[in-house]
Amino acid sequence: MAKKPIELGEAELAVMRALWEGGPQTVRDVMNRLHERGRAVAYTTVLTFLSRLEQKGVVASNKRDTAYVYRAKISRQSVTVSRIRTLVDQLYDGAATPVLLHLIENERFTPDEIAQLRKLIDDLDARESG
Amino acid sequence: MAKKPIELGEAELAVMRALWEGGPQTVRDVMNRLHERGRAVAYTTVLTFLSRLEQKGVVASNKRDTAYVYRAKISRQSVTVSRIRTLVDQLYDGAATPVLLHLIENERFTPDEIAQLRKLIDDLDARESG
DNA sequence: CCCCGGCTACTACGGTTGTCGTAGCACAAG
DNA sequence: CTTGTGCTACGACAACCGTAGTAGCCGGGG
Repeated sequence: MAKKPIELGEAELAVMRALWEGGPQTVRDVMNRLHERGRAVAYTTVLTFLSRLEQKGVVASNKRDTAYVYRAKISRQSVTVSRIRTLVDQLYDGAATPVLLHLIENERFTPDEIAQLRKLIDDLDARESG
Repeated sequence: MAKKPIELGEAELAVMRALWEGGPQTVRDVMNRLHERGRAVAYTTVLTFLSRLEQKGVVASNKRDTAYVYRAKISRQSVTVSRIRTLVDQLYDGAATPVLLHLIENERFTPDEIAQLRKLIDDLDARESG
């Protein structure tokens, strides 16, 4: 049972982020959050997204008082992993290394992050050879 | 002049891969290549994709004999980098580290690849502190 | 000379994504 | 009771993506 890939568009992702970062919220809350992030969408647009996301099974809602409160049913991690997998599959037939190398070469990292990275590699190495 | 992100769908990407892997080709060549890869698309479908990709400026064509020969104008590397960038931006506001960590934790690497990776980190480190 | 096979051009169409508008319901304020 | 203020439901629409059919051109074989 390979979990089916979670396909979300950019705007849908922005809505998911609002839920991830702010916890369960109403439509209006999400909208405000999007506005704060510079995304000027109408109230009904947000409602549409939340409904569609619920259809897709990635958010859930329950009514509290007058309005529905929506919450994410999937984690940012799972979406990240899914997106990476898709990228790797579509561009390199599943070979992750080229993507990894590009990532390291083209993005900026702080010394701390580099240290963290090195440690992770050591762990990997140990696991591999241990 | 930040280069605009290259947005390609999955099937478009499959066509690009045919060009990357087989060099300049005719529509028929690309179609055969897709068929070999298990993608049963009609001739005209391939033609449509190549035309659209040319519209987008990512492939070019010139007529040789009776048929047009298409070639990729952008590299697989540039697409990779662009996709990574988009992913990182959309999910973590540009912070690459979480994505990197997920990639390392969830994909498989051979000892050779790990060694290569470690070397790259050392380079990074040297560049950073040097 | 006429048809056949391959090639391009044009059109089409359903699904998804991003974006709203409008209508209608329910509750609080006057 | 009437009105306004949210909130939800439903419909709409353009752009883009995946996919393909049809028409029409052109050169080679009979």
